[in-house]
Amino acid sequence: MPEKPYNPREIEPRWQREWEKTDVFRADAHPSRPKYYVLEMLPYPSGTLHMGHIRNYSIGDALARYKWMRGFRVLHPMGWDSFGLPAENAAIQNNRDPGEWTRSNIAQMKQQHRRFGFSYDWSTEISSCEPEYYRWNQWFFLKMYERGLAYRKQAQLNWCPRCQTVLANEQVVNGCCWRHEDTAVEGRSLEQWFLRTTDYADELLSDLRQLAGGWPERVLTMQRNWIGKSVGTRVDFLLEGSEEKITVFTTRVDTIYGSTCVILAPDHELVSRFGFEKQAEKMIRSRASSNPADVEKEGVDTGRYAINPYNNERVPIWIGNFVLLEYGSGAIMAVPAHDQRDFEFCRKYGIPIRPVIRPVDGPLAEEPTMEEAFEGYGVVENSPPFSGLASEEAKQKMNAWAKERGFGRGAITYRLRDWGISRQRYWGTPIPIIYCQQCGVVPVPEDELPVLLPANVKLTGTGQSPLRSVPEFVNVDCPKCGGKAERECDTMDTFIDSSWYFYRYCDPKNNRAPYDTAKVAAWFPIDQYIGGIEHAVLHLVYARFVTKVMRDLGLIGWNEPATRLFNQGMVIRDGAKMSKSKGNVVDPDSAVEQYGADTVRLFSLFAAPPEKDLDWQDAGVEGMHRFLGRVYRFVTRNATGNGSPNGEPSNDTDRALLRKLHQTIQKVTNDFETRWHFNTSLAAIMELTNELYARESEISTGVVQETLTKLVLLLGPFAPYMAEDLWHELGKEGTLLHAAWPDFDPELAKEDQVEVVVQVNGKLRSRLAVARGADRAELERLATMDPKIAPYLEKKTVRKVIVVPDKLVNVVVN
RNA sequence: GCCCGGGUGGCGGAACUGGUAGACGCAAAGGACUUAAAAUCCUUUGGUGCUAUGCACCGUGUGGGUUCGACUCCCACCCCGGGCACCA
Repeated sequence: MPEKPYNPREIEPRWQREWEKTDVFRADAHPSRPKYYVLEMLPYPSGTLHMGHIRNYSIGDALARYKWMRGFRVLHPMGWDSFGLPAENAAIQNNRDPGEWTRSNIAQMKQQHRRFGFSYDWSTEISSCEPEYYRWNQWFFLKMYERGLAYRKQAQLNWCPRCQTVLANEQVVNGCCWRHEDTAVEGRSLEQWFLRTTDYADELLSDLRQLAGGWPERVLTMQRNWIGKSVGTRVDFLLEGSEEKITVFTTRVDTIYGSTCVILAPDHELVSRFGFEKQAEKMIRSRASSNPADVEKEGVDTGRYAINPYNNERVPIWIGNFVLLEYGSGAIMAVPAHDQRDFEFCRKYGIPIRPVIRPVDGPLAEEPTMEEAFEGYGVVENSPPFSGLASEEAKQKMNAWAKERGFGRGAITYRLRDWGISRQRYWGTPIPIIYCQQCGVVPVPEDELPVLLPANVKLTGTGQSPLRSVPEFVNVDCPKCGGKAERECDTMDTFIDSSWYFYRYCDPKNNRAPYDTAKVAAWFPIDQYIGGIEHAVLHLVYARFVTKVMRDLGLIGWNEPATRLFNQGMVIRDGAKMSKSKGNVVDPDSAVEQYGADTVRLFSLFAAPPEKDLDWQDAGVEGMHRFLGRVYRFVTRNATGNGSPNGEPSNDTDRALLRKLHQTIQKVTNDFETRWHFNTSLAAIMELTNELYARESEISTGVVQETLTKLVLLLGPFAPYMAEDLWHELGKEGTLLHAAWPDFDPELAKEDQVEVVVQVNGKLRSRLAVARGADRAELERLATMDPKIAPYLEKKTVRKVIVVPDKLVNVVVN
């Protein structure tokens, strides 16, 4: 058949229309097959796709298509997040309706996705900014409220001056807002709604173990650090001259006999009672305005004393700027001899330093001369009745001792905080709560859900909850007593939406429940979740938490949402990462315009293994386009179009080509099943193409047809438009997606001639062409007889000959 | 400071279990086709040296070690990226 030029501009829209018409990506198309749920993380709510997304989706789509071809029924859904802040900012800056802005952005992003030909089942499409999604967010919130998992408190919170709203701890990155990397967050005291993530801290931590292997190690580590479990002891020091207690938390109770003072956080309640408010306020201010690690330790002596309950020793009470109220109990015992930080503090203020732990194989350090506090475990000294015990054992006994006498107990502390979900913004799910003058906090009755956002709200971006200014929204009758009441005016963090969207996908139209338990159970858990590392302690913590809560509500029957997680690397150009703040360094739309979606997708998979950062190079994209053109032209000019290949080899060239074909199938299949190093898969496909070009005139027609058919199948997951088009050029019926992935014959893939290298003392000296499977004696004989080897053996003794069949012979001489 | 990654040609990267370092692609050079250009196709391409179509030596951040053999394993160090960090 005549050669055709490769024209993605014609091919891609045509197949896009065809796929939409025939609904090829429907997840329920093959109910008898095993299930596979592949999901890419939702796009950032920025409104447009950047190359990083394209890479994310190209990986997911390649996998989904591969799984289809391996005979799975695949759920590969796509939906839309709330775009809370961008929508509202567009409203403030350009006087647009946030709803209208959001819908037009969704339309635009959907258009981009369709153009790229991703294999989504659009019948599962959801939008978290629609009333029905609000309803189930609110329903879920109320269920948590009923169980005490949602509560309200006044708290010092992180405030982003650019977003004009509070942020959760997870949303603060290096002291700055996660959206505005150059804007420092401020502290602000507000009354807020919280979800009790800390109730699940232990489970969130221990279940990481069951994710090991399926999730990247660094994500597990980050979550482990984030949860920050410390096992230790709470000890009550008595305030001298009163019945009051000061509780301290320590992980090293074995050092308590070396404690020479107690230090309170500046915001500890006793500080103001002792009359040190002014000094404390200064400390808090200076801490808030600079990087905590750089602030010098400062303290104030309160002049009061506490009693160490273990030895009844009287120790001074200080206030220290480095002690945090939120962690542990807001007060510490300082052990300067065995803690670097305490050492620094106590040396500065001349507080005694008293060693009580000695290294197992060394003496107890001498008191004031030591420059470095010994932080290790060792043997406890000067601590009657615990002297002579090893640290670990001492801890156990001292815990028990404290418990017996009622002044302390073993305790666990977490770094994780409860999730603050109130946002002083308009475009989000309203928190379904009413405040009644008589009844107090009253949840909105379930049958009145959803509480919807009022229209025509004047958005000013001043940091006040915009809903507060809408009297029709604020003023309601109390559902309990019918009296005057007001609605909660804050909206929910949009991370709530994304923490359960993967369940809603399984039952997107349900209007009686967030989802049907049986429908969700048919797809879950997510077999493969794919997304960027930036959500390691954000979305991925929230999603795990929400899954556990939903399990406890009886909605689902498992502990973790996703068994496998894959983090793709970032797309970089000239060292600039593509992110929400830097914008698009490479614009996907213009790249598609120029080269077509297949080329862009292929390059995003070829230039680096998917977990590594990818350096975008325009020249490289052109190379990819060249490769696709090469394949396209070769297939069209060699296709007989009769659709029935006869792959019987009739000469050595045929056999060599078939061998290469089977090697390629083996390589690509193996990459899909293990490491996803699609760059090497594509390299193998290129090698096969090069081989075809080199031998075009010598190969028999049947073998060419078979090779081309399988080559096109191999390209299916990577360049789906072109592969589909060639599939039909080869005379095939139906979509390639539903054709079977080609099998390889390991026997055919094996070379029958192998090159065996000959080394002398490990240095490469010669190569032998040998039939595969030659035995050791034969190889040794051939190697030592080799004319290139002979000179190296002259006047030497052969001490040993190492033979690796089909690989090498190493002759050891001296 | 602690915990993860990583360091290979001019560039992106390959080498999967210790067994031919540099696959594949880019860039570059030369050639074919063409009135010409683009496109396409073919060839060469880690470095140095030579008596040069081949051969020798060097070469995977640095220095040691294990081994017949090390990009790969062990020890020490340097550099780059990321995470955590007054967390008691």
